[in-house]
Amino acid sequence: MNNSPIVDDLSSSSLEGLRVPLYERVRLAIQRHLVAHDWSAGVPIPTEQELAREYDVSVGTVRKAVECLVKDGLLVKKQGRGTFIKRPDFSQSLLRFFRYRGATDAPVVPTGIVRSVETYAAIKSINEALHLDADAPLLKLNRVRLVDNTVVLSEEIWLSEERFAALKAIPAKHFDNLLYPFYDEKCGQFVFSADETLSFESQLTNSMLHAEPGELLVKIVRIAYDVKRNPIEYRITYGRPENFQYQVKIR
Amino acid sequence: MNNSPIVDDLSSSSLEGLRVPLYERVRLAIQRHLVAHDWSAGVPIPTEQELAREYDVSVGTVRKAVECLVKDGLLVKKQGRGTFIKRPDFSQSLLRFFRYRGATDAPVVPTGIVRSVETYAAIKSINEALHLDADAPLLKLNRVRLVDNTVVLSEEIWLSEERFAALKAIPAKHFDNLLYPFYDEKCGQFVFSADETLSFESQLTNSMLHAEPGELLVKIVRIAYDVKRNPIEYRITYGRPENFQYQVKIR
DNA sequence: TAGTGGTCTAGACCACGCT
DNA sequence: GCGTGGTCTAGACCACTAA
Repeated sequence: MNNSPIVDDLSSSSLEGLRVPLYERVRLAIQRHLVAHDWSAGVPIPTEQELAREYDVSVGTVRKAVECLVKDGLLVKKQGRGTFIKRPDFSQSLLRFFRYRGATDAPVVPTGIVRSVETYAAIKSINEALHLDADAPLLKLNRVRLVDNTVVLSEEIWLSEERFAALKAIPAKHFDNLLYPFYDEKCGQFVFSADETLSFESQLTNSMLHAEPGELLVKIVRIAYDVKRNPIEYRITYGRPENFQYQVKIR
Repeated sequence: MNNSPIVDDLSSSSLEGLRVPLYERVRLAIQRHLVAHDWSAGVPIPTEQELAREYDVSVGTVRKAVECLVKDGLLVKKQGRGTFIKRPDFSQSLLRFFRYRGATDAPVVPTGIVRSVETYAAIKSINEALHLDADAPLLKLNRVRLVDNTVVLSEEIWLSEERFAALKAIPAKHFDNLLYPFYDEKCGQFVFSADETLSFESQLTNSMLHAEPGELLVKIVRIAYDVKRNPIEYRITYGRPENFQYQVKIR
């Protein structure tokens, strides 16, 4: 059972007095519990009846709110069991689109290894992309990704030094293969969606990939967002085009 | 006003007696009107009240059915005006992901020109991808796509000869820039979603792109589906990597 | 068997767009 | 003002899950 008390009323400083649908306010109240980790995974969140009593609204209104959160991927309902928080398995969502054909010719997801973690002064374009103050310091991760023990992707990852301060205390060797669950665990930063733009560059030296100027490299720029649509990660990935594969479902 | 009579009862040959939610049956009934073009664009479909009376269900059930169709992108609701069928503007959906940097460096969508339309005997891999009978004949379109009057993409498009028979009577010159609305108009085939896989190939001669073996080309394989998830188009696109750009929103 | 979410009803009132 | 969809309620019964 989840014992965390529900202490919300539905007022919210910025919503006070505005015409915001009830179910929307309920949705925000529930979402607040989710981002605060009030409820733990594996245990159902309070039932629709309980939430309805708690917030003093009808069950239908709670249902509408919960449906929104299910659509957003934050909750899952299981008939007869309850409603659960969803910690999406990242290996299937964001990384699903990224493939290399390995030795067996079957598409595989490259392993990720962080090589270094460094603090940087603000960089105009990146601070803007991350919606940070113009002088906010940054954290840069260098990361390589391997298939069959060969480096196929080289990544430069930029983060807010403030939000990801916890990473500075962690040796590069101790970073997990998957970064997003790691961000969530260590820094409470939860990647929820991302935009990617794929293109090509040839005027580049990349020691990780053993690439010389003139060689064509795949370049992927990703901006990753949290649930509230704030950008939290800016990532530039370079890859060798051989055996590269990128899959998308449209709509 | 839309005068098309509603003649459905909610029974459906394959659903008879099964446990199918009411709203789902209502959804199918409405969808049948949509695919039959019973209702015209620009005019609201019958109101939720009318549909509820017609199918003898409550308004809430109709709302649930309509919501599903809105989520699927087949209908749009406009508060105070009514609910309308949605002919999505393709220029924003499927093609949004495909860009080239033009002369001005701004991303542009390449213009499409069909060069030829030919009938082919069945080809095992393609017939399988399109879920066609092993001996069903095919239609092949050759199409190029231009930016600043230069060919940047070369496309091979495979269709069911039977479903797209109407295209055979149309000279290549008369094909529209956008193919999907054209399919819908001429053949009643409505592209609703697609899967794409992007990779690279270098052992290829392509006269349209003036490419020699050894040059690296971008290769995109797309399978496009209709509303019912039947594959209706198999497309292989080759492009020159210079200035190529591919954008994706994940989640 | 008890409790969950899933479906469905029959109302009410509100906000918006048109005329 | 009138009709549309938008929100909200307070019930009912069903289907599934777990103890």
